[in-house]
Amino acid sequence: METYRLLKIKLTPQRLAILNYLNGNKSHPSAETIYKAVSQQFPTMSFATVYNTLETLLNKGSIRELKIEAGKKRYDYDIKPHHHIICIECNKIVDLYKDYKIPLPEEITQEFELINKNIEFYGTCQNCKKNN
Amino acid sequence: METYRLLKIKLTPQRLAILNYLNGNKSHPSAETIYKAVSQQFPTMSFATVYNTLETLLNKGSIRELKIEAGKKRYDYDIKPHHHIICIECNKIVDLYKDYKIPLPEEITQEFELINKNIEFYGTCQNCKKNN
DNA sequence: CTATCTGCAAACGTTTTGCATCTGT
DNA sequence: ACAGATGCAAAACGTTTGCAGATAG
Repeated sequence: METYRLLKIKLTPQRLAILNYLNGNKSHPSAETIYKAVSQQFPTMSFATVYNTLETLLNKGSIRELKIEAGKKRYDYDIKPHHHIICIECNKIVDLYKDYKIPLPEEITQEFELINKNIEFYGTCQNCKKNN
Repeated sequence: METYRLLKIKLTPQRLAILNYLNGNKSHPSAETIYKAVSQQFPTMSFATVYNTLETLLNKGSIRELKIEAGKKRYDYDIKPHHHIICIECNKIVDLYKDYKIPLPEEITQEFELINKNIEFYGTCQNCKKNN
C-alpha cells in the first residue's frame, strides 16, 4: 500500500484490486486474465480500466510487457531483470533471475550499443516428461 | 524452385509469390506486410491465402513464428537457429547466428529439460545513436 | 479426377478510443 | 474543485473460419 503510493497515481479501488492481483503473481497474466480475476470482486470492472491501468503502470515502468505468447500481450509486475523458461507442452513459465554476460560478435558491437537482453528458454517440465 | 518442391505442397502461383517474397527476406515481416507486398503482383490475393500459406509452412517447419512485436505475429523464412538484436529507437532488427551455451542453475535443470533458447538483444543502432 | 487451394465475407479475439459521469487528492 | 479515472459501447486491429468455385498434380 505504501509502495503503491510511490507510483504517484490516483489509487482508485479498481487500481488497487489490479495491483493486488498482480503483486507477487507469478502467472504472467494477459489483460483478459486480469480482467476476469478482478471482476470477481468488482463486477462493474471494465476492460478499459484494466488496459488503462496497465498502460499507466507501463509508463511508470512498474510493469513489464511480455511477448511470450504470439499475438497476445502478457504482463509482469516483477520488473527485477529476469528471464523465462517455458514448457513447450503445458506452457508453464518459471522465472530465472540470473544476469548472463553474453559476448556479441564485433560486427554487432560495431553496429549496436547493447542496452538490454531477454532470454527465453524452452523445454519440457518434469510433469510433462513423466506423462509421455 | 527446386527447394520449394521439397515442401511437398501444391505450388500455386500465390504460394510461389509468397515464398519468393520471403526467400532471403531479412525484414521479419508480419502477415499484413506480406499481404501488401504480394498483392502488388497479385491484386486478387486474400488474407486467407496468406494466413493459410503461413500456417502450412509453419506446420512443415519451413518458417518460424516470431514474437518480437507484442500483440502481432511476425515470420521468418530463415529457420537456421539464430537470435535477434533490435534497435529500441527505430526497431531495426539484425540476425545473430551464434550458438551460445548458457548454463542453467540446478533448480531449473531439475525441473526442466532444455530443448531450445531464444535471445533478444536490445540496443541502439549507429544511425539512432548519431541522431541523438 | 480429386484432394487441396483460393478468395470472399463474416466471425472472432484482443486492444484502443470517445465520451459522459464520477472520484481521489 | 478539478485533473484525471471509470464504465460503457463502438471501433479498430490482427487472425481465423466456412464455403462455393477454381486448380495443381
